Amino acid sequence: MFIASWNVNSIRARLDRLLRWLEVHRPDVMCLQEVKVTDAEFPAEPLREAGYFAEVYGQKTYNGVTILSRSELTDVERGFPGDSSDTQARLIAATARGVRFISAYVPNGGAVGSDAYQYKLEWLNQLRRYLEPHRSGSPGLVLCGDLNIAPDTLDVAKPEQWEGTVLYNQEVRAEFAALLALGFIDTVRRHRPEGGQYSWWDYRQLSFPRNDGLRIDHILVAGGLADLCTDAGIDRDARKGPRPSDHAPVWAIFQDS
DNA sequence: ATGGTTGCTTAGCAA
Repeated sequence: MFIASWNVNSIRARLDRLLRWLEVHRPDVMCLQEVKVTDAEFPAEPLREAGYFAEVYGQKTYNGVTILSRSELTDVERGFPGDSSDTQARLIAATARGVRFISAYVPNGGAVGSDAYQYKLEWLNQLRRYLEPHRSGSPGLVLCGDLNIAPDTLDVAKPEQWEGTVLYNQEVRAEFAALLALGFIDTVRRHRPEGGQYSWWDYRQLSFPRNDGLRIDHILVAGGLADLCTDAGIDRDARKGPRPSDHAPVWAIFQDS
């Protein structure tokens, strides 16, 4: 099984790139974030023609998360169960091939100390509570997405410049560590322990050509599936060329059990 | 120095 996760920063602006990536890599399951369309505007037809079922939790202008799968998706959940107060479409879960997949777009947080940052911390706390009862499920649980956290100094090209920002500070690193403490493994960390693998580069200040990046997009796996992960990485090439997303896809491979 | 770029929507927000 080959899976991937990509913050596409608008699925309408990125549809050609997405279809090309699906055609070349043919992931069995792909989680998307920041699709930035309502369910009605979601381009289900070209994706169906490309061989993918799609489950969408859409929103106009902002956010929006999706799970694509070559096999059928069942038991779809949108948002945190029982939370009617959160109007932002940032979480969708579905089952494919007997595995529970979650596509998450964690709030960026704006600036440390802002209301947006408080919302980020509360959202991460809610995510942790949501994951707790699922974590040891068989055969496994996969949390994919833009978690907006760089977990380690190895995941930041210029750690001294980024220390203390919403993407890289002690508080959010502790939140990431708390996710791992639930029993998740960080697939890219496990298979690329040397670091220097980034998934996001700011559009500004020539960040990409300077490789001033951070690894903030992740595939975390819990349960029996974790031991079946044979490789994982980030497709930096997908950030190249005209009109890229500011994020690159993260991928992981699992031995079929 | 609080800049710069992109997307959505069309002046301003979010990232």
